[in-house]
Amino acid sequence: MSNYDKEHIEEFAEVFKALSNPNRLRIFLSLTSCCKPGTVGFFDQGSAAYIGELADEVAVVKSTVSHHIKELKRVGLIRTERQGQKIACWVDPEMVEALHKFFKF
Amino acid sequence: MSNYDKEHIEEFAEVFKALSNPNRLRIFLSLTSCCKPGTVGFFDQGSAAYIGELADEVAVVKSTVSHHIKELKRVGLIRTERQGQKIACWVDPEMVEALHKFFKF
DNA sequence: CCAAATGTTCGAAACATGTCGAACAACAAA
DNA sequence: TTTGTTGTTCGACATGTTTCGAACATTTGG
Repeated sequence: MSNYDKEHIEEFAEVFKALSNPNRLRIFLSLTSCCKPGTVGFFDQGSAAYIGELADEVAVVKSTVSHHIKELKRVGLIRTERQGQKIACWVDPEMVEALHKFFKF
Repeated sequence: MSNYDKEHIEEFAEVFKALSNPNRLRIFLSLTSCCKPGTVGFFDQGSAAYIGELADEVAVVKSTVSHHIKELKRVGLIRTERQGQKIACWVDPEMVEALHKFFKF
């Protein structure tokens, strides 16, 4: 864990808070499993990359999922893009890498 | 991120919750910087490994630090041991390693 | 334009969290 | 035993979080 990280304690704390809710963590993990790092190939595998599908998967109403997605996006864990009626979601690999480094002793 | 991790979503969520409070994260990082991984050499460097010192460093009263330490310990991020009047605290390197792997794409 | 599908915003209720100070407990030294 | 140091527990208050359902907004297709 570098000194660089220590200058960004507040931001990391917010990222961890985003991952501290089980449903939000499930959503995040769903997105990691359907997205290849560095790509936007989230729709190749027919996985839960859209709000409605995530709602079914996590068993929470879509308004709640929308709220969670907004939070995951706010802290930089995921990115989104409108595709017609739907909103595609994918994990930001740079943030995952930053977290990977954060826990590197 | 492995399937093994997915079976422990609730536990990881609790660990992230423990790190989601800026003061608790500061305490955790203080401990990482004064402890060598896998050792109990926390007192070699005269760092903030005791409750009172952590309280000064983080600028929070000791009762609050005690509360935070209890929580960090509960989720497995740190370990503690009484040494006379004081309570020594150090990071559990296995948990850090688990988190490191968690964010390994 | 109208209807269907999808996602967002809002308000509310239940619940959890962070922090403090005071009182208490454990230990060491004299 | 008494005193000082260190840490814990408790009660309280303010604030924040999670979730839902209803109403609204956006886009596509007919």
